[in-house]
Amino acid sequence: MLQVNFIKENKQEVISKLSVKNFKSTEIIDLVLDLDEKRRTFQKELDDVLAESNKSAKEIGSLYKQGKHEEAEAMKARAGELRTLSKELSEQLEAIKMEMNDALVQVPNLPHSSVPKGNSAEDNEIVNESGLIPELGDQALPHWELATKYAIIDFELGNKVTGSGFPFYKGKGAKLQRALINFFLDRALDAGYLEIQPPLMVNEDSGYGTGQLPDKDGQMYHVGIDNFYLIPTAEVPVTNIYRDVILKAEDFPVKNVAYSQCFRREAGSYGKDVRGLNRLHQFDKVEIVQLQHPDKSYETLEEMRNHAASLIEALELPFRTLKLCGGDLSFTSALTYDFEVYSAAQKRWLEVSSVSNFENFQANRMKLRFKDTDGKTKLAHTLNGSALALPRIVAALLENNQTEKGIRIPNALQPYTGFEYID
RNA sequence: GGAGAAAUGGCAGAGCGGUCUAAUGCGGCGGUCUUGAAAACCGUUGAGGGUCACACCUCCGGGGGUUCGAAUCCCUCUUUCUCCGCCA
Repeated sequence: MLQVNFIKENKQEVISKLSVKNFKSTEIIDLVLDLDEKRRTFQKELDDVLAESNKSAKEIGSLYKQGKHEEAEAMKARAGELRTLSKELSEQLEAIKMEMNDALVQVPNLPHSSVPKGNSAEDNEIVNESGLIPELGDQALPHWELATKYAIIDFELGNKVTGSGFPFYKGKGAKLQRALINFFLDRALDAGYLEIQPPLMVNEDSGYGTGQLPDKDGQMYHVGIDNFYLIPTAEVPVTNIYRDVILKAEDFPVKNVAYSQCFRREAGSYGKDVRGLNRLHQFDKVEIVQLQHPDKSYETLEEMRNHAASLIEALELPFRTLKLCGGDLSFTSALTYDFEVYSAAQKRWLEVSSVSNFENFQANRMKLRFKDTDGKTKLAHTLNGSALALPRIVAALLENNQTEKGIRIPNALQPYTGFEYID
């Protein structure tokens, strides 16, 4: 969430930047500022009462010690009143704070100044397009048919055992999954990331920390009996490692990579978007997370962008890079690059990675801070990106690399699969 | 799942109703001394709110209660340790 003081000092800038995200903020910003003013008034009043209360308690103590019991007794009445008063005030203060927080968490992050205006995915800016789109001819099969033809992914079986969006991977299909995961992890280790294997369930605090709650409550699987959430991405447990942590300036950059399965309810999705591997409820992803000094986070964003791009290149897939427009930018992000690979039989672009700088938006909610070289405690910047999400990479690999001999495995991946063709 | 013990500042650890604005040690930072370093000595050492700056307020695992006054007493939750049970 945004910092109240920042909003207070930069009100017009905040409102106009939020309008790039098509978020009409005037009303809620006024509400936040008004509640903050109220908060300060009540805080002051409460502090004064507590100060007097502390003082009289001390006096009563010393009167008792001097044996002046009657005087002490006489003071108790007033002290009791102060106690009642302070209780009332602190209840009101809590209510105001909560109201302010409820308002504040509804305000999205400010977009970076380079974010293009726009309303939907149509308006995203294509910043790069590379790789050759293969000519497949008329007999080309979409990946869900290839999956059946080579018996490597079984969607029907998933439907039977769990439900739609939970496929089984079998034989070379399962091995391909493992190969991709290891390939992505190894590349991240080469780039200096520390590997983390996180829990797949998190508590409520962690959901709030990275902003999935309360914004995307219905998108996560909730384990009611223990009040845990299945993670929609490894970003959640990994970033929350640093919740309530104060780092040293020299700790930057913190670079973590985690492979995890991801669980998403994807309520409201339908049609061709969910066909085959295009959208699953459970999928595999390797996620990179960095914590960085505010002065360097945009350099780091470019570094992470290049890392993701290098993986797609190594897999020899045609892809394009998009800079998301204001309307398509997520709630928490200041700047996001999406990567889309071209899936040649479906003849469509599929998003396989999203690399974002959240600046201090997540850090503020999580109280993720660092002690700067000037001795002051400041909020860190958080960034993350997929590197990469598997299912759509697999979809594109299957479709683009189909040949008469089978599915050709890209050279870089062969040491990991141990085979050159799925046949 | 059952029984018992515990949770204090970066770490260790005292405090068990008012003098806690939390002892002491270690670590960190600054200084004296030294060619430099070590040792020794002196000083300093958390977070948040508030203020122009002070004052002041909050925080001893979380929440609630008793009391004029709680790190200290009571309730509750969480976590850790020991023992028992179950178990990959």
